[in-house]
Amino acid sequence: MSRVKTRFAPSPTGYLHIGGFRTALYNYLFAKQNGGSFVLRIEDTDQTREVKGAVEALISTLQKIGLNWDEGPFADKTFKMTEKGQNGPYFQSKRAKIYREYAQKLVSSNKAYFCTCSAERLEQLRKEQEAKKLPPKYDGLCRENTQKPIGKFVIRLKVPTSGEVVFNDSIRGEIKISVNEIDDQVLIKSDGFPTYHLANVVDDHLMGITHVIRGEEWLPSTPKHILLYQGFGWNLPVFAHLPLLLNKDRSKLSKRQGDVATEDYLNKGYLPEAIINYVALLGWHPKDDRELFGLKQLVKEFDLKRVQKAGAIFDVEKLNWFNCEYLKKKSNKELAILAKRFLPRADEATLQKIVKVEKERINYLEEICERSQYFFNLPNYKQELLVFKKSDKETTLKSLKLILENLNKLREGKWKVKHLHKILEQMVKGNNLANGDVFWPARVAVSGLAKSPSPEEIMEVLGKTESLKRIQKAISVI
RNA sequence: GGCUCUAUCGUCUAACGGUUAGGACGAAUCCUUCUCAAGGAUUAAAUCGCGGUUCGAUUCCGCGUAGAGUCACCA
Repeated sequence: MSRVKTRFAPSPTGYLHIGGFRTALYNYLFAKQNGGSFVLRIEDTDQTREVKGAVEALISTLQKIGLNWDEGPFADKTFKMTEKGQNGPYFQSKRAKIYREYAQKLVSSNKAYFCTCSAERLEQLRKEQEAKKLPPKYDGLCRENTQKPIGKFVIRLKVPTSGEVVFNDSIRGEIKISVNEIDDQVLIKSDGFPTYHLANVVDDHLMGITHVIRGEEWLPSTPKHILLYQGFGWNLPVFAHLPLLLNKDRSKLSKRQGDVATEDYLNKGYLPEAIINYVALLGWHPKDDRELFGLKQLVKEFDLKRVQKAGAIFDVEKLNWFNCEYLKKKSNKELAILAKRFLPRADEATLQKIVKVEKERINYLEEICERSQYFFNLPNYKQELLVFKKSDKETTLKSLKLILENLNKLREGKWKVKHLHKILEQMVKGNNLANGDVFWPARVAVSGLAKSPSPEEIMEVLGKTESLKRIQKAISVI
C-alpha cells in the first residue's frame, strides 16, 4: 500500500464553507494519522465564475484555523501567501494543457470523442426529451467523431452502452449504477478548460491521491470518474463520501439560513479549537463519550470507519458550548489579546480586567463589545431600579450612603474584589441589613443594569474614582 | 420525474442480534445566590411504519413512507 495522500479540492467561490471545512478537516485528520500528506488543490477551471480574492480568503481562513497542507511536486512556488514549509496549493487553471493532453489520449483510445453540437441543438434536444418525460441526455450524434474538428468543439466521454458501474464507498459500502444513467459528460469545454470531472480524476491520479474523501453531493458523479479511471487504465483510489451538513430544515447547509462561512465564525470570535472540535463531531464520534478534543488528539482518535451515513444539522448552540469550554481554558492575558479588536478603545490592563469578568458570560468574543459597554458609559437607568424587590427606598438610600462612606476608606491600591466584597459583607452584618439591601443597589449604581456581574467585580474594573462617582450619582437620583 | 443515498430523544450521537436504549447540547425544576453567569442535583425527551429471518431485532432482509442529494460546456 502506497503512502496515504489526501487532498482538499475546493473551488474558490469567495469563502470557506463550513461543510468544506469539515471535508478539509477529515482529509487532514486521515492523512496525518496515517503518516501521510494532505494537499490543497484549487479547482478554478470555470473562468466564468472567477471571484477575485477568493483564493486568498480561502487560504487565509485555512491558516487562521490551523490546517496546514503539505507541499507537493506540482506546487506552484510563485504563490505569494504561502509560508515556510508550504509550497502552496495546486491551481488547476494553470494546468489546462495537461488535461487537454490526457483528453486527447482518451480520444485516441476511443474512450472519448469530439463534439461540435451547438448550444442551440443541445437546448432543442433537452426540450424534446423533457416533453417526452425522458431524462435529459446527450443523444450521441458526434460519438464517432475522433478527428479534431476545425472551430469550436468539446470533448465528451464515450460512456459504454451497456453494463453497470460498481464501486465500493468506504462509508456507504457497495454502490451500483447502470451506465444508462450516465451521460456523455463533457470533459474539455469549448474554451479549452477541463470540467471538474476530468481535471479531478487526472489530478488525483497524477498527484498520487490514495483516498478521495469528499461530500456526498459527489456520489452521483462518481461513476463518471470511475469510467475515466478505467478509460485511462488507472487504479482507483479509495472513495469515502461524507454525509452532508444540513440546515435546520434538513436541506443542504446554505447561506440565507445563518452563517456558513468559516470566517464568519472566526470573525465573531469563535476560537479555532472550538470550531475544529465541534465540526469534527458532526458526522463522526469516538468509541466512548468524550467530546473535548484538540487537533492532535483528533488525529489520533479519528476513524473513517466511524463516520456517520446520515446528514447532520449544524447547530450553533452546541458550537457555543464548545466555544465556552475553550474560552474558559484561556488565560486573561491571552483573551485580552484576542478581544482587542472588539474593544479597540480599551487599554491592555483594562481589557484583561474586563475579560476576567465577562469571559464566563459570553458565547463568543464579539459579544464582549456589546456586553461591556457599561464599563465605559454608565447607562441611563430608572431610579426605581436601585431598590431591591424586597427592600424599600429609605433603606436603599441609607445603604448607598453607607457604601460610599465605607468604600471611600479603602485605599486605591487595595481596590480589589476580595477587599470590596469583605467591606460590603461587613456592612450587611454590621447594620442589620439584607444582602439585597446592599449588593443590589451597589450593583445597579455601578452598572446601571438589572442583570450584570457582581458589584465588586465591576468596581475593580472601574477603579475607585469612577466607582464612587457612580455611587454618588445614584444617591443623588434616588 | 429518473437515479442514488439516508432514517435512534428537538439537535449531535452510543449500543458483538440479548442494556431499565447510554452520553452531550438545549429545555425544565430545585439548590447556591443581590441580579446575571458559572457550579451542583434532578427530570422530561427517541429506535419512521408494516412484514420476514430468529428463542430474541435499534441492529439482518424485503416492502412502504419520509427526507436529502443529483441529473450543465458549475464545481
